[in-house]
Amino acid sequence: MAGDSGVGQARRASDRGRYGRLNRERVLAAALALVDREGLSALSMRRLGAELGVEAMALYRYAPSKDALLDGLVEALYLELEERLSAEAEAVADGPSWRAELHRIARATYDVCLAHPQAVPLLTTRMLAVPLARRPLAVLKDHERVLALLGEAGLDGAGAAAVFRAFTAWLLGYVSVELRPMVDNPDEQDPAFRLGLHRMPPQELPGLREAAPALTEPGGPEGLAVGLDALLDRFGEIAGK
Amino acid sequence: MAGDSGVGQARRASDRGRYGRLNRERVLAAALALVDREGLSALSMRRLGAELGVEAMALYRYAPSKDALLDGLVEALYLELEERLSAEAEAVADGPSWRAELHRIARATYDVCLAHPQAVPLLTTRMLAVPLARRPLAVLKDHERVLALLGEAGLDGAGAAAVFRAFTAWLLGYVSVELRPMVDNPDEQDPAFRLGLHRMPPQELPGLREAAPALTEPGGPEGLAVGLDALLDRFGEIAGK
DNA sequence: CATGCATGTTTACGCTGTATTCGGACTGCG
DNA sequence: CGCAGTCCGAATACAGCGTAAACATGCATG
Repeated sequence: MAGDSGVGQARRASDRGRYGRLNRERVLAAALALVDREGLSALSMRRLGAELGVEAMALYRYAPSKDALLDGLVEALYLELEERLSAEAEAVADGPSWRAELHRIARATYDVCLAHPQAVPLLTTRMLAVPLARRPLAVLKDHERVLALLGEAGLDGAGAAAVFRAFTAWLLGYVSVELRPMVDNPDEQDPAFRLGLHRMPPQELPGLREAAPALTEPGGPEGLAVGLDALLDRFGEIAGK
Repeated sequence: MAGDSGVGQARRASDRGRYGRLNRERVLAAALALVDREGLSALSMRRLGAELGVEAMALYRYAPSKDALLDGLVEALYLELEERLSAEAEAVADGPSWRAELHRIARATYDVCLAHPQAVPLLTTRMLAVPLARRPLAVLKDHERVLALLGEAGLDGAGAAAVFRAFTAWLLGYVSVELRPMVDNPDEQDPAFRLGLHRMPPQELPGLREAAPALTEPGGPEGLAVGLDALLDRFGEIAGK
């Protein structure tokens, strides 16, 4: 149709922004990519604008404030979680047990966080800072999913709430401690120097210095699963499952 | 000694800063007080300076950067923890069991966080972001204390590390989810409106809407203790206690 | 073709962290 | 008593931040 230079319709005011118009999804994706690449502190409106070939103020059409944009990042993480969860097989006969499902959710959350370690702090700062009802829809859907599973497990009311809190606390705590670098100087050969043990007062912290190498080993998804089972068992029996 | 207006020695260039000279402890105390009163986002160098009757740049004599000052806040929290721990009786015969001690530490940490809820995010962001060896001394001493108790429990190496990680993850996760406001509009009478349930899409989130009131009930220190026991039992037996 | 709306730009303001430079008071020594 | 050195805080300055407001432009529709 159109003349010669204008290609179709969706790409016209081209080479202003790369690949034409902005939209919320592209903004959030670019923001997440930037955070993944350079860390949370590299994310500024101007910088993100530049990344998208656009002025900073243009972003305000897609997020009313920077805080809202950070909440959008949380939402993006949970959308990715949802995607991973529904991408798997899942349809085993009439569905797996509630317990297996909770493990699947925990594991998928772990994987998402592993893919975006720099964004993990947003979960404990932004997500938990927002009152329940104001959390992004994708987050609420995740909560709903977990609660439904607890219902399947025969829990309701205060019991379900207690297990839900334990589930969330363990999951967020685990990824928070797991997915951060413990190493001081990764390029160093000597393990002690790599950990930066020479910075620690020697006689005051003997146990810590000894344990440091083991402490920096990650617990991996197995550790997450073990703790989750322990908590589900205990809180479940208290709630009178 | 001195004449009449100069009182002793430590207070001279008075009514510049209130009560004379600055020092690191006063700076950190004022910073923590400000955060407690108005939240983390209210903490800026200029503002903190004003709080102390001083220009912003004066603070750089006591913390090399704002990030370092935030790390100082983490240190202040752990110093307060240490204080609380040693303030208690503790000297019961030849000391309580390692398990009771871990509970005491967890509970005291909970209490400190309860006293400074606005500062809690610093634990998951700043503290965990720093490589082990670079954490404030007070934090490392806490780690040392926990590790020593795990040693008493007969754990070492990988086993102790696994339990240590579980302890930390649970503790930090628990206080993170517990000590944040879930309520949307605290002044509202109607519970549903106070929670802001009207913001949630009705048919998509039936379970969540139903569970919301229970979810906003805090788990309290009891919930912390229950989960801690569950984790200690499970990880302990895996580590071959 | 004219009109209205959506999108992105421009400009501007107050605030942030902090590098640098300076003055003035306290300390210890002769 | 006087002087030197040291430490502390003030002053100034700069780049970058989030964002309010007014404006330009191009698209789809009447």
